[in-house]
Amino acid sequence: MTFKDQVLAIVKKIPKGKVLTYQEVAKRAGSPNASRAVGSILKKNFDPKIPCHRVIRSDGIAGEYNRGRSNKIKLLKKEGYIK
DNA sequence: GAGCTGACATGTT
DNA sequence: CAACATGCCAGCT
Repeated sequence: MTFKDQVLAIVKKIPKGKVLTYQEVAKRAGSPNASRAVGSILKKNFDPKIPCHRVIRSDGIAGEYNRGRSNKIKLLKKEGYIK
């Protein structure tokens, strides 16, 4: 099980109505400061089980889901996860 | 095996 | 307060 798999597993396990920051995911994966690695991994492992839009930055802003933020981010905003 | 790239974070200017 | 520059870690070529 590599860091990559850990990250993927963690993101996949994000329950509904919950979001994690890149730092949180990286932290759980075993590297608290591997925020960049987390994004890079999600990018290459684009699984439908991986809700990238549920993984946000420390700022509370969603990252770039699929090289361009999806409208789903807008839903997250409505949910109250993003400012 | 080494180097480059990247969907970020934090600090400083 | 906003923008720029540097550093971090892992993956890919």
